[in-house]
Amino acid sequence: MVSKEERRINIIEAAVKVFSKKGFHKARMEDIAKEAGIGKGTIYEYFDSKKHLFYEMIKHNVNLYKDNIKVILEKESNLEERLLGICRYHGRFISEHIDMAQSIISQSHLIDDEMKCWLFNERMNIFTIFLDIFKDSQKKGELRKDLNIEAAVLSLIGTINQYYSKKIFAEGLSYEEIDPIPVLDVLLKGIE
Amino acid sequence: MVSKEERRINIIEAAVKVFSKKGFHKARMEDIAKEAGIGKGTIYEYFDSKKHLFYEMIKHNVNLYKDNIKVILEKESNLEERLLGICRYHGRFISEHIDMAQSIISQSHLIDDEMKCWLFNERMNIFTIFLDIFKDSQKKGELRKDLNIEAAVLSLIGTINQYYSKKIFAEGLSYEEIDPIPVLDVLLKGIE
Amino acid sequence: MVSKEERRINIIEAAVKVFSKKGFHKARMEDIAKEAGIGKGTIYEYFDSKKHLFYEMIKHNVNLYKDNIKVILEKESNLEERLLGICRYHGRFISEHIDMAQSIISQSHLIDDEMKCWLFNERMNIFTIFLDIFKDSQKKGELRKDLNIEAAVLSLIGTINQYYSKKIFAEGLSYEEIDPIPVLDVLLKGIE
Amino acid sequence: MVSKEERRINIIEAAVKVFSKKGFHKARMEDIAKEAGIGKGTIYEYFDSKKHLFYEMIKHNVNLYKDNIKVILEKESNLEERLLGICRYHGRFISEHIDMAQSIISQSHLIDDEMKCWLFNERMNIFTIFLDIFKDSQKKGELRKDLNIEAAVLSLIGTINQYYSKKIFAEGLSYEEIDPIPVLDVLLKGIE
DNA sequence: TATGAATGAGTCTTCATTCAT
DNA sequence: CATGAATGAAGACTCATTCAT
Repeated sequence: MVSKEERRINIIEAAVKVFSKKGFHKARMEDIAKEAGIGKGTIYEYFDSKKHLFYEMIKHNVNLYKDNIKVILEKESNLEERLLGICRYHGRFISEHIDMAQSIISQSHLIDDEMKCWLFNERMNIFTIFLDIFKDSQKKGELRKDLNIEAAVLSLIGTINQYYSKKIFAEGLSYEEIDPIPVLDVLLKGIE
Repeated sequence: MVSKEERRINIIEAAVKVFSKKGFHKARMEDIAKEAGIGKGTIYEYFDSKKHLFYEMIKHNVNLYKDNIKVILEKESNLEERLLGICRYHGRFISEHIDMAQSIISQSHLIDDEMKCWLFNERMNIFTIFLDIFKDSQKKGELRKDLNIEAAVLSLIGTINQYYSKKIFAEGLSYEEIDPIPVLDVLLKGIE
Repeated sequence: MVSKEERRINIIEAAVKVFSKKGFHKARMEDIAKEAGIGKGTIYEYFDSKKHLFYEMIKHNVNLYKDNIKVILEKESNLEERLLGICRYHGRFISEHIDMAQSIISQSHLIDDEMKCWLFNERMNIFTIFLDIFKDSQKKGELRKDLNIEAAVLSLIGTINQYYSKKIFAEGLSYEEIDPIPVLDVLLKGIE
Repeated sequence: MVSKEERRINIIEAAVKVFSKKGFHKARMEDIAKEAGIGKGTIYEYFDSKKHLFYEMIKHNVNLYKDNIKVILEKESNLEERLLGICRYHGRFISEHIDMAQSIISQSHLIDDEMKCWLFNERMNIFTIFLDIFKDSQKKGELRKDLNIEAAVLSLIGTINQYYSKKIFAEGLSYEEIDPIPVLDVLLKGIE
């Protein structure tokens, strides 16, 4: 016996696996059902369509990401510690949800206007969380006064993405094996 | 009358437009044919399949990107000028070929092992071009001695991607309107 | 608490509403259950399948129709009064059970051979009731001696159907508002 | 080699056969394709959907019916001859297109509002053609002055429907074997 | 060489029916 | 008895690809 909500999560988790492995179009509803250990039709008791399942999966994971980032930021007050935590979690998130991450990071043709709007707002939301942290740090003198905060946040996200992607997908490392120090070093001190 | 090669380029350019607008799966061969102003069947005189057309299109654009980056690097010898040129061209490339760029940057489920291998090599190739530039600059003293060159290159690519994506897609700017200075500032001086 | 038989009738009445509104194929068992205020599975305690429910519903209504026609015919002995009663009741029946009426009047692809046979017999039965009335009236001199009784009965049924259908569906009248006199006039006197 | 238009008619004729034999819902697109001697997908080159094919089929046949009725009415100027012609053609039409006829005569849940409107207008159109004939005849003195023309037309249509339906479906006659005289007799002289 | 009509494999989705609670 | 969550068979529809002209 599983509750309605458990079954929902159960399906979303199967969807994450199958969409991540095959991509939206190659993923068959039957595959997702099999992965969840249920019948094809059951998915439709919980989600209106393949597209809606995809949306709900993204929402679920974006919320997961946000919640975890918040926890990390609350645990630490020191900037370097915070960046370290973000690096590690973001890296782990990329390695586990690369397609999800792509959906968050990039535009998609699957996504209708309502969803696009929601995603846009969420990205802005995450962006703003980082922005606020950087503003605080700037006030506290942890960051130089003439720093363009916006560019800094975007550099943070972009650098982590590239660095962890390369280590995970090109070099085959697992996210625990990746040393975040070079990322922090470049970010903090620049290249000059 | 057009030559074989002109027609090929003609089809690839149509494919760029349609794949960029609709994504691989939503793009129909008929759409591409119409965009190229030819009949559906004609595409198959030049490309074996939709997938092959997609591959050839990526190759075409990756080569274009590489050629242009090389020209920029040859034109300038000063690091900051080079970074400025890369910023501008990369930004323009993103704005014109966002889906292409995603295909180059990210993994894709459409892509078979041979293609994956080719793409991987190309990415490494581009990565190496940047790496060599940074090594030279480090020797010349334009970069600090203790800099992790690899992290620096990945930060460069990641930061440009994020910054230009945000400006273009979230703020609706055209790539000419985007000021590359904040990107360079963060990259060169870091955030501290 | 309701008895087995009350629940059965309750379901049939819900079925009438839903089948009438949506047609056999568009009507969902869940809709019927909801209309009856019970659970989906409960219907299967009373009827073997959707098709059987449909059959039982038709039987119920055909019997209703026959019973009411008999009552009308017993109440009146004068031909014109009887025709008037038939007009009114048949018109009301059409307006309330148009899809039912169509099922009785026309062939249907839903209907298997046993049901077809039963329906055929019922139609013949109703036809015979009218036929007997007309024969009696012919004997009593209420109808001309050279009248083809069969054609007369079919004309009666066909004329009422057309006339009431037009008034109800094309002109939007309710069956009480429809004047049966023109129908009787044409039937009795012909057009010449 | 067949022209676009020939293929269209070809498909509609196959659709008439299959829809008539199986009804809308039981008819599979594959059946219709097979009947037309073509592939499933080809139908979609000519019709947007199953529903649209159904609509186009109805339109085709309604137009056929109207054209033939007009030819019959133009050929004869005498009322009885005209009624005879209508009887025979309408009977033949019923025997060949019973489901079509039902679609014209009855309401249907398949039919959307635009189509309903079109069908309604066509029915009114056919009704008006008959009405005009009767008005002319009334002027010429072929019909009694106090006749309700509307009721007369509806009686004509209804009586033919019932009579030919019974002869064809209950008694298994072919439409050529059916004697139209009893229908005309009842219609012209009434039952009294 | 270029075409586009024809094809049919592949998949989402619906919903009657079952059965464990 | 009553329920409704789970099921999976069935069918409409899409579109890459072929091939006769």
